[in-house]
Amino acid sequence: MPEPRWLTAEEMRAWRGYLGLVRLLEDRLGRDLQEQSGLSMADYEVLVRLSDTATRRIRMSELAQLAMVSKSRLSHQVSRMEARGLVRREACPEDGRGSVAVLTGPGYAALVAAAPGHVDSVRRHLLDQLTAEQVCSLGRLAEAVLDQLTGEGAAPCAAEADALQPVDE
Amino acid sequence: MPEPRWLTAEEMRAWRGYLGLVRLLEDRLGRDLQEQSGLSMADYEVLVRLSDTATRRIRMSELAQLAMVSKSRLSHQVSRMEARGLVRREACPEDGRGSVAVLTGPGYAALVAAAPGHVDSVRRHLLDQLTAEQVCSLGRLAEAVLDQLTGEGAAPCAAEADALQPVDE
DNA sequence: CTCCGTTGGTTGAAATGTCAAATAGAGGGT
DNA sequence: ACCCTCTATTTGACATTTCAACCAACGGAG
Repeated sequence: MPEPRWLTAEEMRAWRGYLGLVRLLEDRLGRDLQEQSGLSMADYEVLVRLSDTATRRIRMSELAQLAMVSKSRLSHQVSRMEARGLVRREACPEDGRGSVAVLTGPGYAALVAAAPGHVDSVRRHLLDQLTAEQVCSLGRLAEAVLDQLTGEGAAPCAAEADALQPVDE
Repeated sequence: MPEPRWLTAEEMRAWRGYLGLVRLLEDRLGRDLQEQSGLSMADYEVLVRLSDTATRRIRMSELAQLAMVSKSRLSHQVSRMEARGLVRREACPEDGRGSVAVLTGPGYAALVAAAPGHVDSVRRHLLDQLTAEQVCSLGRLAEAVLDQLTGEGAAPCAAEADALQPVDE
């Protein structure tokens, strides 16, 4: 094999930092959200996506793309949420194969209750730790990587960036 | 509840970007590594840590801290790797309770075989997509967040940054 | 209209990760 | 030595994710 270009000190620092950041942050945010609202990050994301639409319903496959998860994973996820009454499935009128996930009242209520705490958590652990320039830099940097990543053979997921935003109220 | 400070447009962009980046990148890197070498990211990390020491052995609890995973998770992980012959467990001489994970020959060989491809993958998908300044910025930004994150009630994991580096050969 | 190769979605089993015990040795009194 | 508590690690049950079928409906070609 051709001897690869190993990482420089700066690159190493960035890579290790990235890895650490991701693990700790994911853990912390998930934990905060869980104990404050009983929702997982995955639950939250589905609720946000649904609440963001006018009719509060999205086709399963579209939802999977938005959330960047496999169809299978989403299907299981929605089943669990359905069992808890947070969402409901309906048959798709236009396409006999399809089904749409619909946000229920309790689901919306759960999101409204969870949002402030979650935003606060994201702020405390991530955003407020950075300067305005760093926040800006993170945004641009992420977009650069995503552009290329979504271009080539997008894996189980698809295009589009991600979200996780509060209720639009 | 006190109306929280919602995210500004810039913050939102950074946060969404971060989320997307993490999902896609993790997926892509894991997939590359898996098909090139048959190792998961978790496998790779354990191998790297062990290979980084002079004696190629680390106490389980220390390894868990380095890798920032819970002891339970590490225990399961090591068991799986042990079954594949990548590592081996030994009783700890100094402490009757403890056990140490030891890198085996095949384990080392697997790492040596996987490293070039993995570094290349990290480069192609992440580092080479960024300017030198962005790489530098990512490193600093991650450290800023980690400093604070490891300070407060560190969750299942502990202190320290993470790695994932090639064999030191 | 029928055939057939996609597409949308689900399902079940296997792999992985989490959480709460359970086990066992260390260590400090008494 | 004996007891109590704390630490290191494993274990098993359970939740979540992945992977590979599977099923049914779409939609174009013949």
